[in-house]
Amino acid sequence: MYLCPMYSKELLKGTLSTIILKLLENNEKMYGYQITQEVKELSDEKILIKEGSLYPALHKLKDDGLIEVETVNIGKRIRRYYFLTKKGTKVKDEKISEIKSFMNTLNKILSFHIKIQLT
Amino acid sequence: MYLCPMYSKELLKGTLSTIILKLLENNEKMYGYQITQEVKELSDEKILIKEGSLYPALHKLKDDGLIEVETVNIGKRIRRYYFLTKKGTKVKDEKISEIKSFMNTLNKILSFHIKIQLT
DNA sequence: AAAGATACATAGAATATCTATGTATTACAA
DNA sequence: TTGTAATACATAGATATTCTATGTATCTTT
Repeated sequence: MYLCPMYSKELLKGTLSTIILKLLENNEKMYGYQITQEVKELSDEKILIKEGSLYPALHKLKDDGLIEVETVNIGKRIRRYYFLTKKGTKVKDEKISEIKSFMNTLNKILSFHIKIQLT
Repeated sequence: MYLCPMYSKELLKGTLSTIILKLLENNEKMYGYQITQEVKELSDEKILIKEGSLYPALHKLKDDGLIEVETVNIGKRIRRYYFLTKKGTKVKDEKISEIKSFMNTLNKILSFHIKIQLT
């Protein structure tokens, strides 16, 4: 599994945990593998989250009290469902606002033109 | 000087060098301090680039052949003007496209709602 | 005379993600 | 039935970028 065949690796930094929190808002509870597939589909295959990125991120969100976990046995295989805590819901909203504001600012800078037409 | 009083530190990652390249497109040649002030103004004080971030970034862009430098003496103080190389111009356009595409994808994910109304 | 702004620079810390690897089950096709 | 791909978890160590902190020095303004 590869990350971001289209996007530089650094771009996702600072946004991965927010993406995870957002998906949990929409889906109420999800397990790790499901999250990778959902992001893959929503991003049109442009964001491919690797296990080495996802699981540490999930564990950190858990440690920070933003999500809770529920372990379920599916046959002989385990599955860990994650869902938002109250704190997680709050932080999610804040992080989304922050990213959107940042994107607006960035878009403004990257679209800025000084093109003086001398006629 | 502080970075991003409003934005988490990780958000800027992967975008700083593109911001610098973009400013050089608009201004043709700029020196370091000038870049920090321009970004500050364009971002409405929301992105404050620190020297410890800026100068290493400039040196790396130089090493990668994306910008060239011209040293000028202003009184007894030196000033280093940077400007885009041909390669830098190309890479700048690619990076801007990449970021904008990423922002579109991210915006889609972060705005996605499943809200089924049962009437 | 002092403080703040201008202007460069670098060493080392912090942090998030990636690469690579590991284990194991289930489904499917040859 | 055998092998491959997909499912599903996990972690150790590498990588890369930015930050913190510090340093030097000039110029401007109070």
